Amino acid sequence: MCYNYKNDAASKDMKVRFKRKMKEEDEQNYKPVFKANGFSHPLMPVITQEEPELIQLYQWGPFNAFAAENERKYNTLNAISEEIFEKATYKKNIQNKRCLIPATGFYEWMHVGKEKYPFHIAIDEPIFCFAGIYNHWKDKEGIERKAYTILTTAANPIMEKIHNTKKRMPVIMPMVLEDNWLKQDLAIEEIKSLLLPYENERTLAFSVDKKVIFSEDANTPKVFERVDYPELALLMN
DNA sequence: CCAGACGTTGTT
DNA sequence: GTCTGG
DNA sequence: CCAGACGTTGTT
DNA sequence: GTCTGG
Repeated sequence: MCYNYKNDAASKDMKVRFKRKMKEEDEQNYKPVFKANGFSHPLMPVITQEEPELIQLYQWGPFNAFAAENERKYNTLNAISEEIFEKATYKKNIQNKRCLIPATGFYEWMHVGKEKYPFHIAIDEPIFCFAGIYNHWKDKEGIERKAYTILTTAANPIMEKIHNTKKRMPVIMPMVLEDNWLKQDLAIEEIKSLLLPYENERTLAFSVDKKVIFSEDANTPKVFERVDYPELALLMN
């Protein structure tokens, strides 16, 4: 779940929305993206617990050295929020390396028979955040890497219909709880209470064009244009 | 201890 | 009721 | 998470 | 490299 998302917000709009600054270098390197694919490890904006006054670029990629060397086998693009406190890879980070991951939408596929239909999902805020955790580690060359992973949870009813094979969804932090998520030294139960499926009535989804999203360069505004499939009409009621 | 795991839900 | 192995 | 376990070293 | 299940 959640290997493709959108953050097409301009840096100035993110700065206003989150009341935070960006380092000049990050602002220059930042590009709005209509479809970021986790498997190509893009640099994307995040807000970390350790430097909450900044919007910084982190890599959606291997979470540590071991994951980097075993990428085919170990995928750390998402982490199961229900198990985050028990997993060796994440348990130390969930306490004080949480982050917000700004987004304007994400993509998921509905499976119907042998066909797959892509959907764009957003919420009732134009810019929102996934809940994530991050890690700083050194690669073989001794270069510091800054990685993040998106936390997932059970699907809400709309997402159960769309992501009907796995019934999972990314944890979307309600706007009023964003600052809570970044608070230092939260108790485990307080952290768990923030890791919930997003409110169904505030989840907005529609199908998009198969051809565009499967094309060589899906990073175009057309990728999130609504396209209805008559054969899905009954399923979407 | 110590061998074996370490990750999630795609294949566009 | 609470812990933990799967 | 959540179904299933939850105990230690006698013999009376 | 580090954690943990058996």
